[in-house]
Amino acid sequence: MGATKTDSFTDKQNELAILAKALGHPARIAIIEYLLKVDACICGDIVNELPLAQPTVSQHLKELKNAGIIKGNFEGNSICYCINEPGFEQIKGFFQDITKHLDKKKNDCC
Amino acid sequence: MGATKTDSFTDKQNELAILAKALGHPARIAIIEYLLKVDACICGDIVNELPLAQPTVSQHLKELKNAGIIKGNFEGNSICYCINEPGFEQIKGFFQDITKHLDKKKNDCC
DNA sequence: TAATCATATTGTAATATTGCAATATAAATA
DNA sequence: TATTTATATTGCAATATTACAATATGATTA
Repeated sequence: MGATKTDSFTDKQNELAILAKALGHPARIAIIEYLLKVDACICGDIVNELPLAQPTVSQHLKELKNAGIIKGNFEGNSICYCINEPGFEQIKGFFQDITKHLDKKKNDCC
Repeated sequence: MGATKTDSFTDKQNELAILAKALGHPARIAIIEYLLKVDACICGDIVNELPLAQPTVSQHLKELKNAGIIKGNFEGNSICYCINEPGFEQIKGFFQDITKHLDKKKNDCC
């Protein structure tokens, strides 16, 4: 035991969990916020923006990329990172569902 | 080492990460989806809905509660669980920011 | 109050994550 | 082609998460 019982859940549930999990670390939130702040693709200076060593940042970027939340392409000497729109569609939909539900129903029964 | 360097990030970043992390497991996604599906507070039958043992479900419910995503109150012999609206405000705002940004700027530079 | 039902806690094994030094790789430039 | 610059990978130690059996707790009912 110890590993998540992925097989016991639906693909959609697992995919949503992977997306949420990828955002479940302050460094990865910081990366997303930075990408939003500079309002552009960022070529190279992400490591300098974070209070972590280069291999650690590289690992976090890899996780965000694997989850489909960001994308990165080689751009000359460095890599150009930005938010990967399609990757957000699902998780966005999940939160919209919840929001819609909460707006519709004032479920203050507990 | 091995622990998340919480001190190196802002409170907001840490809070968002805690919320996302709480959703970063398929069982916890399943719990939220179930609460939405039944469109009401649920008193007692969450354990039966999940393919996990009772202590494991209890642990997942505790994590969702600690993150402020659900709330639960004693209701007679069982506990009444439902989604905790305020807990969603922050994470909803985060996703709205991203959505707004992506709508505004077609950042297809990479 | 004893038995029952619902949920929480504890303890523990298996596995995953985090962080970084050291090192590797790969492109750009001298 | 040697050097520099940017990023990735490897290996490892510290820590966290996941899952569940066993047990505890706490309310309800017999």
